[in-house]
Formats: sequence, structure tokens, C-alpha cells
Amino acid sequence: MYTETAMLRLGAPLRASERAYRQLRGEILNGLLAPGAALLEVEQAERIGVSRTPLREAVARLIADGLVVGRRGRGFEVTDISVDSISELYELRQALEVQAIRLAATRREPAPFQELRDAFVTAPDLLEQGDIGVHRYYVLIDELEDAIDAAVENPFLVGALRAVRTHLARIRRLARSNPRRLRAAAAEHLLIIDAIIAGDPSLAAHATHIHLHQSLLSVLAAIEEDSER
Amino acid sequence: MYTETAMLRLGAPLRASERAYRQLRGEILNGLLAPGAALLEVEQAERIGVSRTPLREAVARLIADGLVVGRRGRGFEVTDISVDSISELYELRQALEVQAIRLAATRREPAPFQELRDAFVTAPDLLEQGDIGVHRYYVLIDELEDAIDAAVENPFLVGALRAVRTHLARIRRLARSNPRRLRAAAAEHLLIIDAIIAGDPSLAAHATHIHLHQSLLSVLAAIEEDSER
DNA sequence: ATTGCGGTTTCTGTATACACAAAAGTGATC
DNA sequence: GATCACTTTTGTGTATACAGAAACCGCAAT
Repeated sequence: MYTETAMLRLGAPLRASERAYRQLRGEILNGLLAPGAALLEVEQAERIGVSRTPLREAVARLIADGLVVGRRGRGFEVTDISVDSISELYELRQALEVQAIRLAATRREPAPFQELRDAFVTAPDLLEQGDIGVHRYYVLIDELEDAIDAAVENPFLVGALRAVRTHLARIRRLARSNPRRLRAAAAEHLLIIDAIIAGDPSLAAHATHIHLHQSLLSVLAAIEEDSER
Repeated sequence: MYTETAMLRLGAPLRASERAYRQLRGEILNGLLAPGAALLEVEQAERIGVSRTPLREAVARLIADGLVVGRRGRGFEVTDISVDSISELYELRQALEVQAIRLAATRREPAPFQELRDAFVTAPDLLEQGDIGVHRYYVLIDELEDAIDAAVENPFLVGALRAVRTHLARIRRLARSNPRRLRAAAAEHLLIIDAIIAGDPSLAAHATHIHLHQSLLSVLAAIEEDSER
């Protein structure tokens, strides 16, 4: 029956290892599995509902992602995020994003960025609308990142960026940005987009450098603030 | 992205998955397993002398390293190296090495670089001595890279650099550099080292940029030459 | 009270068996 | 001779069983 094969392809019974990977990754990124949390194979395998073999494969991928480390004797644990590691991550991020933006401004196809420009112009309004607006703003940023990735056309660079963004997702969680910072960030993004549209790699690179500098300062300040309470 | 440093005690027999990983990785890097070569689980497991489970783990790590890709229908194959991918890799490498050198020049502890400087001054002599000298020269470069990694003190950045160097090892194999290029490269390295010792991040960064530009040109020329024969 | 030791338990590392899907081979029919 | 259905083979995905090692716990000795 053709419906059967179709269902097998589309209805997508994901492989168990893939399911385990996505679930664990998601739980780590949204903080459900906190830094330092122990991952025991049998325990996690039962919880997720797969056997140990696919679970091990999932954990191996998480280790490669840098989200999990094997610990000496027993099991694995979720990597923790220190203030130092945030600064270090941003040193890598600076290098990658500046290069990516530079390439995007060089090879740009302006159309998608024109659309994004329009969206970012109205971003400050969005940020007046509370949590829903903030969420929409983050979606916008995702779209910008996707557009940049597409414009860069470099699997190596995009891959490295993806890895960095994985860690950033965790950092954002523990240092929620304030509205003022988000408005400033929107303006910075707008400048970057304009530089890409204008085909000015140097301007785009400098604007990105500044943006990331401010972003790091804001993150560190937010964490400082949190830890004082 | 750095791979698990493995919890192996000295003297302890290596885990089967680790053995499989190292052997396959080595064979891919030195060209024994050529780009495009198929990796069948059962076949490779028998050859290496481990069962399928650890072999799968090894392959998963190779995929994370970007040395192997899962292919359409069946099995896995060694990733191939196109001219395009070399240029792309160098775009990433530029970003990482420039940032690394910049940081090394900022945080430098001059001592190890002083020693390396002395060694690089005599590098041209080394290159007169045929293959043995060339090999020694490559060892010198490894030491320079190690010194930079240590000076950078950034696991994220160093991890990304390691990944890039993995791919570079394969590229070097298929584009052996000529002695003239190596002599020029030695001079370029000397300039970079001097900039680090002088604590001049900007000079070091620019010198690195130039060096990588020349390096890419040389690699592409060598490949062009080879393919014409 | 603390520390050293041995048994117990738990967990990982590895092998293997089974199930299911895809490709290749085979034969029959037109 | 070509094409299509069916069988066989091959290979992956998953579960599970087994072995060895590390942590835990209680007991005893100082």
C-alpha cells in the first residue's frame, strides 16, 4: 500500500537516538537540566524511553557539542557556565561573526536583508508590547542569523557559528536582557543590516564588533546583578 | 568544538571505541582512507578488531569532526576535499588564527616565543637539509601552534582551531609545499613571533592575515599544478 | 571519632542477537 | 529482450546480556 510507505517517510518515526538527542539538548538549553546535573545512562534511557545504545549515541553528540562532559569514574554531567567561559565564548564569537558579516556584506544578495531592514525598523515598537513582542523580536534575530548564514555560503564558518549559538542560548537564559538593552541592540542590528545592503564589509565588520562588545557588557552586567541578589 | 579528552588512566588499555576512533582518524588524515571511501560498519569493525557498537561511536565522533558524512542510502563515507572547500576552510581559519594571534600578543608570556624565535631564525638553514630538515621545520610549526594555544588560554577558540587544523592536515597531504614557499613562510612566521614578543596585537594580526593569504595562494597553486599533470 | 579495608552494588564498556528497511539478484511474463 | 514482481542478501537501528571497574557502605581497628 502506498499510504503505508508514505506514512513511514513523512510520519517520521524519528530514530530513537535522534529523539534522545533532541530531548536532552532541549532540556539542557532551556535549563531543565541544570549545569552540573548528572546523566546516568540507565536512568536517562528509562526516562526518555529508549534503550542505552541510542542514548549513548545521543550523549556522544552532546559531548561533541560541548554541552556535556564525561566525568572521571561515573557517568556524565552537563557542562557549567562560568563568567570566564562567557568571555571566552565571546572572544570566539567576535572572530566568527565579524568574519561572517564581512563575507555576507561582500557576497550579499540584498533582497532578504531589505525585508529584514523593514522589520528591524519597527522593532522598537515590538519591544513595547511585553513578552510577546520580545519573543517576536528574538524570532526576528533568528531570521537575521539565517539570512547571514545563507549569504555567507561557507559550511565551515556557519558550522562554527552554530556551535557558538548553542552555548549562547544557555547564556541568554541565565542573563535575561532588559528592554533598554534590546532597543539599543535593535539599532545596532539595523546598522549592520544597512552596511550589508550597502555592500560595505568594513563598516559591517566594525558595527558587528561594537554590537558584540555591548552585548557582552550587558550579559556580564546582568549576571553580576543577578548574583548580588 | 573539542572532542572528549577521554578518561584514560596511563597504562590502562585503551577503550575499543577510542582505538577505533584513533585508527580511523589517522587513516583518513594520512590518506590511507581516501575521500569518498565507503565505511561499512561490519567491514570496518572486523578489520579493526572491535564490535559494531564501539565502531559506531567512533564513526559518530568522526562525523562530528567533519571527516565523515552519512550518505544517502547506506553507510558512511570519508568527506572529500574540493578546491571550494579549501577556500572556505581558509575563510574560517583567517578569522580564528587572527583572533588567536591577537590574543596571544595581548596576553603573551614572552619566554616561550623567544625560544621559538631563535629556532625560526635558523629555519632557512634547516630547509637546506632535504626531507629531514623539512620534517623538523614542521615540528617547529607544531610547537609554535602549541605555544599560541597556550598563550590564548581560551578553550573555545583553541577547540575551533584544532578542528580547522585537522582538515588542514589532509589538505597539506594533497598539496605539498615547495621549498621556496617554506622559506617565505618561515620569514612570515618570524614576523608574527616578533610581533607577539613586542606585544603588538595589531601587527601580529596583520602579519597573520598576510601569512594565511600567501599560504592559501600557495596551496591552490600547488593543487592547480598537480591537477594539470 | 576517624580511618582503612573488603564486600556489595551500581554503572559503564562491549559484544551480540534480533527486527526492519533497502538494494541486489532472480525469474517469470509479455 | 525488456520489464516487473518477488526473493535473497546485506546493512543499519535497537535492545539486551555479560563482564569488568569504580563508587558506596558497613565494619573493624586504632
